[in-house]
Parts: sequence; structure tokens; C-alpha cells
Amino acid sequence: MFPQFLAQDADTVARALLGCHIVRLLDDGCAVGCADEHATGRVAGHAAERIVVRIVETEAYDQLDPASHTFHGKSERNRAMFGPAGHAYIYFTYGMHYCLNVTAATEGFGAGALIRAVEPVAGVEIIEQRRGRKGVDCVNGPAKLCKALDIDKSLYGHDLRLPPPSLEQAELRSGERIEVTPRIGISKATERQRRFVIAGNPYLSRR
DNA sequence: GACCAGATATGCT
DNA sequence: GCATATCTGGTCT
Repeated sequence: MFPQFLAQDADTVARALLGCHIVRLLDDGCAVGCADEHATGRVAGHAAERIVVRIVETEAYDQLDPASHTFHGKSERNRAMFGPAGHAYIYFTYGMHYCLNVTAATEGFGAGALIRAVEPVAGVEIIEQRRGRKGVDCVNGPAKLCKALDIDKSLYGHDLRLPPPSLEQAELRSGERIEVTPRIGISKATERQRRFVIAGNPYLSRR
């Protein structure tokens, strides 16, 4: 089910996104009829055609925050953040990396949540193949997970209710706890507690 | 753990 | 025109 909490402030959305799934359908030309196998992300005889990851780390950004891309107002680059909630704001940085944000709040207010790390649920082989490495290193960073999910500028402004990729609500596992910390990799407003993580999850980014 | 190169879109002066 | 960037991967210590 598509999350219903997205039209709220960035902090609420960033927190509520923890545990949710991002589902990326792949076009491998498979004929109709293998839906059951595909549901698990594993298909006999050929590679998985579906990648599912679980969000374990997010950061909140909004228009009132000096560290946010929207702090100086709407521009051609950040216009998606000012659009309706639940869409993809994708930015290109350091000349080679893409990062994914889920837009939050109401239309006209630039806010969103950066997805910083995810945990693979299905389609691990595809992820490892794309990343050219194995284990936690595949998806424990905002640009790493974009590469793993094949997310780039072509998905800018994409409505995340629709595949690919789509966002699906899921609960935290029993015993899991949310921790709030200062954000990573920014130079302004570094003291604000706007990073949300599933405490102790091995897929969290480190820096 | 610290340091640095990589390559370019963006926004500010 | 120029500094900076919601970063990663490789190298060196």
C-alpha cells in the first residue's frame, strides 16, 4: 500500500519512511505467468525481475533549513520539492552521483526526505551485479542505493505511487527502534537532529 | 581513519 | 566566472 503520511512535515515523513519498501520492477522480457516466482524476487532459470529494498536511514530537509536545496527558494533544479508530496526529487552531485529524495508537505512548500541507506529484501543478485561488490557496501549510502536501483535524472519528479520505482508502506520489525542524530555530509545547520535511522541496522551509512 | 581525486550542474557574485 | 556540492572509491598510514 502507498504510504498515506507523505503530506506532512519533512521530519514526520523522514521518520515514517523507515521500514517502508522501494519496489523496482525490471523489464527482462519475461512472459506472463511467473508472477509467484517474481513475488519473491527470485525466478528459476533467469535473474530476478524485481528489486525490493527497505529504507533504514533518512534525513529531513525543508525550505526553512539552511542545509536544504530549497532554502533559497524554487529553481529549475529543485522544483520537484515544491510539488505534491510522494514524488521523486533526484539531484546530481559531485559530477557523478545521483541521490533520491521523497517529497513531503503540501504543494508550494519545498520539503522532502533524503533516502540515505536501504536494506536489500529481494533481487540481491541484481544489486550486487550493478554495484560490482557484495554485502552492505552495495546500498549503505545515498548515491550507492541510486546506482543499485538504477535511479537517475530520468525519474526526476516521478510519482512514487506508480512503478517503477514505487513506494510501499511497511511496519518496523518487532524490537526495532528509531534513533535521531545530526545529519551527515552537510556544511550548514549541522547541529539539527534531522537524521532518522533504525538503530543498529547493519546497512546504515557511515561517515 | 585520513586524505584525495574524480567531473559537472548549479547558484551566487 | 567561480566556488561549492545531501558523495564514492581508492590509496596510504
